[in-house]
Amino acid sequence: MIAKAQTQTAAEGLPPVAAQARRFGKARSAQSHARMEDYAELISDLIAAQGEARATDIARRLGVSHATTIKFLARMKAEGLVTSQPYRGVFLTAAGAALAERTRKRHRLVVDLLVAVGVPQDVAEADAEGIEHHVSDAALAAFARFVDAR
Amino acid sequence: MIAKAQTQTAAEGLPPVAAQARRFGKARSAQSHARMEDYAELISDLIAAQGEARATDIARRLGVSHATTIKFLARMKAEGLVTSQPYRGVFLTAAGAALAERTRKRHRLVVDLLVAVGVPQDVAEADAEGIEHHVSDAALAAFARFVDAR
DNA sequence: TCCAATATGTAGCCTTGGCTACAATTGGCA
DNA sequence: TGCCAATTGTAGCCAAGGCTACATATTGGA
Ligand SMILES: [Mn+2]
Ligand SMILES: [Mn+2]
Ligand SMILES: [Mn+2]
Ligand SMILES: [Mn+2]
Repeated sequence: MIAKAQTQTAAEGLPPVAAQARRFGKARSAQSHARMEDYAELISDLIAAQGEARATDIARRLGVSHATTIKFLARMKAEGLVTSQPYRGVFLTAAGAALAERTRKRHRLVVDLLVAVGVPQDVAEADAEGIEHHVSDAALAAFARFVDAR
Repeated sequence: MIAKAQTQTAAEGLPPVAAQARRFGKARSAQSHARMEDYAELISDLIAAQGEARATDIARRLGVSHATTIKFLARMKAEGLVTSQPYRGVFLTAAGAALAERTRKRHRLVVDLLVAVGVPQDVAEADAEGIEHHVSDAALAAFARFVDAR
């Protein structure tokens, strides 16, 4: 064992260390963006559907407590994605709206791809909520080609 | 506004609150299992490829510090997924090996599906590392059908 | 044989994202 | 018009999963 031995025995079907570490790291960081993306998308959906996005509605739809939502909204505000006057609902900034739009498009395309390969609609909707945050632009482009060309 | 108004204006293309909350919750909990799955799979891969899985190797391949890995391994030990003698590497229990096997199969199938719909191999490998944890059994079954039938 | 490099383990810190409990503010309607 | 129910906000707790720094143990080789 020890470094030298490792280098000798390595590569037995395993990917190179650096490449594998990069992959795992990317998956971890995707996760950290996931919440931001879900909030942006949901806020945008709520405004479109009901004219406003209030903290309690967001919390209810995410299935978390309103305290959790309010704290998270403060972070989004700090990052310039949303604005809000107290007791007046939440609004997306240009950056927030752009994030929402990208996220919504990706969400839809992921659902479409899943359905296209035979996943039942409701399962696709459920799984997409997690999968979407890990689909790269390159994969997304392939999804679009596949869904269109059929 | 207030509850009544919400109920009235709701459902404008939005999914029912309970269903949406369930989806988001599922995505959150999938994330919390992700690390456990990755560790189990990686430990199994390392043992297969090099005869042993040592904490530092695991850490290197995950791209985290060895302290993080050692702490996580303690949790896996507590949950009965691995055993270890100090300085002797990590071993999977029957439960751990079963988790590794399930996870590996799913990982492979996700990569195969991605490639089958036109995602480049290396992109597929990278994205699968995150996607895999959010693919339900029902979706997996569809993936298998799709990949086979071509 | 024994020591230096490597691996393992421990301590203490941080951020994220959950939660409950309590406080303060609004605004619909009795 | 004023009250009360809903919403919003605050405080303080927790666990997970990162990190660095330091301490201890092992072991291949000189
Ligand atoms: Mn999502
Ligand atoms: Mn989504
Ligand atoms: Mn993974
Ligand atoms: Mn994997």
